[in-house]
Amino acid sequence: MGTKQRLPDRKSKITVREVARRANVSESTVSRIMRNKGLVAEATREKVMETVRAMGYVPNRIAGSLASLDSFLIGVVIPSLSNIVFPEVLQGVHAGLEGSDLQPVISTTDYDIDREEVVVRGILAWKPAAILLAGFEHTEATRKMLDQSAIRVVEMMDIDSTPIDIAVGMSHHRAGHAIGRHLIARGYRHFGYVGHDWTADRRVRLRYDGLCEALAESGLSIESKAMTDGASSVAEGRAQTARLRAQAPQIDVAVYSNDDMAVGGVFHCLSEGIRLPDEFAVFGFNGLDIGKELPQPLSTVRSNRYLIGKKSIEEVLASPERPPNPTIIDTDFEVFAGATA
Amino acid sequence: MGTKQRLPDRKSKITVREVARRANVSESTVSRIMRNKGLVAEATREKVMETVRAMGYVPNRIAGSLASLDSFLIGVVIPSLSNIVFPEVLQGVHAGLEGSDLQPVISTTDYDIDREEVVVRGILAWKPAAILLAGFEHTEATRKMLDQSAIRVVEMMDIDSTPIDIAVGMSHHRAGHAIGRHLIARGYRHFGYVGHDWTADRRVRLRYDGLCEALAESGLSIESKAMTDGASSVAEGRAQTARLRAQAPQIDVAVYSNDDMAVGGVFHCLSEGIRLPDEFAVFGFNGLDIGKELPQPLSTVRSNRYLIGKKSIEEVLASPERPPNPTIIDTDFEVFAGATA
DNA sequence: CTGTTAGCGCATTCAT
DNA sequence: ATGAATGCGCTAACAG
Repeated sequence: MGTKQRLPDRKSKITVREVARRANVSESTVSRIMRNKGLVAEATREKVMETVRAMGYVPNRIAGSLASLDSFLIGVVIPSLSNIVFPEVLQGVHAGLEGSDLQPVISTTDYDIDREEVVVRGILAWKPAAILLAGFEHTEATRKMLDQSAIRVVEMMDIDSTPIDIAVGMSHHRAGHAIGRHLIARGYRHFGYVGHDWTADRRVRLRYDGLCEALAESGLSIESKAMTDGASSVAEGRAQTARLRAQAPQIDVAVYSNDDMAVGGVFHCLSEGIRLPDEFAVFGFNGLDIGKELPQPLSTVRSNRYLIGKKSIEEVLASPERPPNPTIIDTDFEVFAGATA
Repeated sequence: MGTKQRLPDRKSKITVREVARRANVSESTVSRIMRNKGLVAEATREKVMETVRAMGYVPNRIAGSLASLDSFLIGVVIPSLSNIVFPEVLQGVHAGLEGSDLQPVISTTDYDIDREEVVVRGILAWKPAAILLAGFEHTEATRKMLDQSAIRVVEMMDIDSTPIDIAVGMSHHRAGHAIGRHLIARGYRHFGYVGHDWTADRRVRLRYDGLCEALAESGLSIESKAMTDGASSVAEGRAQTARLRAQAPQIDVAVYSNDDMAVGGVFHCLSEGIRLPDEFAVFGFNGLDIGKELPQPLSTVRSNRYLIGKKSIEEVLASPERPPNPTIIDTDFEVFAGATA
């Protein structure tokens, strides 16, 4: 650390003014240099950058943002961090933001649209460049705020409704339907369903409905259901699978509300020595990594959570102005046959 | 939505000034009301709040923050979002922030301290109230920035070094040692190690070193290792387990770099019909949910990621001033016997 | 290529 | 209990 300059004392916040004084230039010159904007003589730039480094100056974005009236924040509102799919969306968001000098501000709602309202208000107060939410269910007040904000609004995960501005995701209804057709084609006739609470997450219900429709088209139906009131988990998947098999032994395939639940089903079978998929078949949803590595790869539908996050950002960066008509971006899904169904 | 007032047009940003005009009060009165600070007549408050609602006014925090010179942001810098432990830390952070009207700004480093430097600079520019990072490894420039910022700095996960300001986490060295003693006590004598890249994550190495020391104290050692250069995953856990067993059949217990790898080991055994723990034993690290639900619960060490996030926030909220001496908060760990070792 | 002048939207004195 | 004035730190015209 060559030059033994006197360190700035801890409390004195260093501003453009101090830097400008020390470097014998004006504040705007320093500002221009810090933002690589406008013409500056190479000599001045070097001189200023040196004092910037020496003083450890970091421009205050709060002030910068206020002065320039543009934002460097992206609001992200997700239901939860405990369901692995949302961190995956966040990964995509981070990837999309790479190199853009925007920072994500993240909040969670616990699947509660009233909390979402509070959280959205809090985020909009930061005047973000755009806001990303999960799903289409919002309070009236939330809708009003989002609309008035006039910034780009992305509703992620789901494309089965009309978005406020942009929707990025897949059709869960079609996915459910595809699952039904796939399993019928494989010869299954006695369907069970193992699920978790779907009041908080509309997408779970959409998949279920799509599945039922596909079955109905072939004159079939869900013969038995085992559901928990709570959140999805491997433990609940195990427990509900046990219940389903006890209450409806004729079932030859169970469709699960998601992979967590389905992995629980697989574990139950492993523990009880039930042969998959001959004796009982398991079908999940999401395409989580864990499913791929089971002794037998889990049969499931792969959604593209990472892609959803990434595309969402790409879209808002591509056109910062809200167009007159809503945009829908389908990130699609893929039925993965696997070995458990 | 009762009162059919004319909606503000989308573009006109509503500021205190407009609200004040419409409500026939001064800007300061509006400001006071919005912040519930200072005395205001109940009548005025109601009158103003009504126009606030009608106009859909949301105070601009950027401006507020600049004017009051205090921050409402917390910076959080983590290595990645793909390793489930970090979202868990974030959950704790969110929980700790509950009710505090602070917002987290999150960035990831991909385990690269040069990227960390960039990211920290970006976050400090927002003048956050505090910043949370993972680990003790930072570039000199990062250290300098953190020091100069004079805000509270929390180094999370690890407490095996001296922190800049606060460290919240557990001793990974002690954990490794505890694993060794536990397994020796259970009668194991032929140790193997299955691991992943530890250059990027010092904590993996600390556990390994602790383990080796415990073994050495009993005249034992790691007889064989199977390691991948890449990140940890269930798939790599499977693959490396196969390798270990092929190259050193005498091994009776393998310690894994973490639960992801260990679950891979368990899956390998399930597929190959290897009896756990008699024929081969598996010991992980982290205490992930998935491990608990395996047909046989995974033997592991439980760390408290959620608690780490939560305590970190609690600590910085409790004392916003940086004390003269570093603080260390031990969130501890717990050896969980499980059924695979 | 560089400096000067005005705000950005709000919170904080201090008056009244 | 309310209002007027000042400035937070920076950027954006505009001069020169």
